[in-house]
Amino acid sequence: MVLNLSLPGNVFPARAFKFLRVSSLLGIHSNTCFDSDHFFCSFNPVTFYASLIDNSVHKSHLNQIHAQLLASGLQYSGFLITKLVNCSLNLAGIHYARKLFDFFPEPDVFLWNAIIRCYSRHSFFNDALEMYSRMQMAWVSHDGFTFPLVLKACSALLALDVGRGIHGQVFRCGFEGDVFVQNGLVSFYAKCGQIQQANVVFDRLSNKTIVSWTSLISGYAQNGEPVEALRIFSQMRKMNVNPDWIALVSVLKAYTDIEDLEHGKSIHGCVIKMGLESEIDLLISLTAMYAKCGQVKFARTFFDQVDVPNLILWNAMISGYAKNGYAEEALELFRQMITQNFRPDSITVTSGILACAQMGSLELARWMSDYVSRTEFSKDVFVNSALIDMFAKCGSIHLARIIFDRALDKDVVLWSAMIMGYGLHGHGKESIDLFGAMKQAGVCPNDVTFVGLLTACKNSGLVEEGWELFYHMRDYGIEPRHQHYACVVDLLGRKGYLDQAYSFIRNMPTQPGISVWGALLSACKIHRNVTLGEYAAEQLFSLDPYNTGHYVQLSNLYASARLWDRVAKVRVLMREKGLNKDTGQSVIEINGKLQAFQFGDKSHPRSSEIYEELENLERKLKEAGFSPHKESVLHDLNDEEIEETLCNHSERLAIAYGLISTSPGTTLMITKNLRACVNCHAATKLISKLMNREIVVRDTNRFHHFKDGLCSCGDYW
DNA sequence: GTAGGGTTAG
Repeated sequence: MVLNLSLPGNVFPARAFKFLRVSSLLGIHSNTCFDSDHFFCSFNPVTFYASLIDNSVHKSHLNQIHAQLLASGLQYSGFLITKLVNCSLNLAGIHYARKLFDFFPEPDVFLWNAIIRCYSRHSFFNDALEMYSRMQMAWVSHDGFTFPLVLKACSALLALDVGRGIHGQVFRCGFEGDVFVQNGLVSFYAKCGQIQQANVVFDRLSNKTIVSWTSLISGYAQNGEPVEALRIFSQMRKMNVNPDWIALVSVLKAYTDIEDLEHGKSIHGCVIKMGLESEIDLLISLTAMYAKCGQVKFARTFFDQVDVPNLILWNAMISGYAKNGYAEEALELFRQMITQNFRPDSITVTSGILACAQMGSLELARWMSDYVSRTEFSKDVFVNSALIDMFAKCGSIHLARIIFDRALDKDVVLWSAMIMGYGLHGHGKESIDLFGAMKQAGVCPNDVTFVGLLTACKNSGLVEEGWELFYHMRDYGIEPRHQHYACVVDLLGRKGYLDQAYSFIRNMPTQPGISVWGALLSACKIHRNVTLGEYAAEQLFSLDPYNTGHYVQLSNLYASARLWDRVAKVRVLMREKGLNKDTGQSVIEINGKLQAFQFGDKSHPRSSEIYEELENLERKLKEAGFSPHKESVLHDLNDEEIEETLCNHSERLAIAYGLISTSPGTTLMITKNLRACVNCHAATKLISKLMNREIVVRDTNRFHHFKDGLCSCGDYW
């Protein structure tokens, strides 16, 4: 402030001094140049302090201003106190605002609104509602500003009943025509999943604004109905309502959810046309959209455009990487964020944990878990569910259980993660027992809980239990989905009940999908049922023509039945479609370092030692009377085909490397990208006994714990 | 002084 102030000793000297002191204290910036005489003659303290508050640069100045108010006897100016309350920005600010409020004798509606807004803005929604009910008890009647604030709190808390009550008040108080209030109602109902009701309010609105439309669109988008959201959007366009940037954000989310890259790109075009491409919030949406649709590298270009990414942008990129299998990139970014001293939130941490789970490294999993235990996230139910899943997928069901037992807040997702974890490791009984405990605890199962249970049953060969659970689903009002049907087919098929599995498929109320036919084909391979297997394969080829796995399965089925000409035909078919078999790969973790091996791999520096150990192993196996299941390989096949049909030697290489790189007795942890084959499975069992080692193998479906010549899967996989 | 958005787990 530039003061042209030659202090006139005769005019309000005390105020003049105060003015000087306060303004210099606060470093006020103002373009106003005061003429001293004029200023002091027309001095209005309320206007003066109001301008002081508005122009206050640092929020800490507010305390000082309040002190001045007290000194000037202005502490009862509702106008000024309301202004102060509105300025509270952080947690300390809220406490301070509340003190100001409590100190004020009879707050008017403006001050009540201010304190409610203050709580609502900082996500203290319960406090916001509490203040609203106290406002009513104080007989202060609400105005048009009160309702949107309170409705926002109800939306955030999903407090449906409270919100309905407020809707009643809105009606009684004649705010039917207030577009702000009505938009608040649309948004409230939509967020609470009451889409019908949101529609009713929306339809009654005489002048719908872009906010009204966006409230409804985002309501559908957030409630898992992206298609409906997009329908409303196109309706809006037909009415010639132009979207603004928030509307585009909602529409991008909808396209992201249905992974419709093409239409997502067209919205990107709109963004560019409207000149909004450097808007940070749209960059976040575009990052998320391209990342979720698999265009991770392109998504990264948006992320890189922002010099200082905010938390949500970090999260969008990290979770985008993690979800698409770019675990290393996700963790790299996570580490980068931490080293830059940027505080992650539970969403970031959850995505990081997901990445660790994909890496399959127990060492890394331990690092992540240690990190979490040092933070407040160790109480977060999302984080704990992810940790349980991570430890289960990294081979330690024991550590998963420790997290589970420690978690105070156990919701259905957390229970399901543990149930699924047991299932993956073939602990079917533990899985079912845990389900009992979950019911005891009063937690209601959902569809995913049953996927976990059925997975557990199929991995442990518990046919009757699985069957019974499948029929119990409906008792909980859960309609079986494809995954459940596929589990049952797997359950029956693996035990050799192929006819029952097939008739089960025929009686399904919905069209059987890829996973169902896949389960049948795989069962046919195990039990060498060529006719049914061919039928299942046909269905698969028409539903999912470019998936290599199905062709390999059929080829393996033919090979197991020694139908070499048909094996060759499948080869031709694959070549025609330009498909290559996925290369088998086994990864072993030694001292926290992951080492990958492929069939016939000689790239490792210790390759000669590894092959020496391999020969040593083969000799010991032979001495122990192990005969490879070679009868199905025989003639006609080249080396590659032998590998594919019978055994993927990468697993054996990883074991050999593990044996020479660790001290006796150390458990070996191996992850494969294909299913365990019969031959390797039998060999690994025996190796565990001969070498006195525990060997844990994670294949694409489950875990095998080999110990003393036996496997935890009981030879069901 | 009021309303709409983007990022997480099984």
